[in-house]
Amino acid sequence: MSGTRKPKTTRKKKDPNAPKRSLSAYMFFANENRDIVRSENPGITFGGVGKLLGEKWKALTPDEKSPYEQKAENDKKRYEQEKANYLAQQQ
DNA sequence: CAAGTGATTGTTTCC
DNA sequence: GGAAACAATCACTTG
Repeated sequence: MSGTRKPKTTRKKKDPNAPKRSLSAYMFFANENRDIVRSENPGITFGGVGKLLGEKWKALTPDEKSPYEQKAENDKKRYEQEKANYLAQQQ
């Protein structure tokens, strides 16, 4: 119970260049599951796919997430240079 | 120095 | 085009 939603509290407004952030492991996993889950569940709707996706995501194991987490790591670095370049020009 | 806090990321389906 | 479930994140903010 720390920061689940985003009701609002502190934190600056937004960066001038706003390098945004990186994707999450779920984003990479979802990229592969969207076509697979939906392919195995033809007819299922957002109510099922959306929830079903999350359940399966953890249904696997940290080992299955591994490939996705790996991509997340690479993407994180992507953001790292974004921020670096953003901070450089910002100065 | 430490903790947490928000902001964001992408998918799906739906009107 | 945006909304909500689903999850991770994790770099920045602040005291």
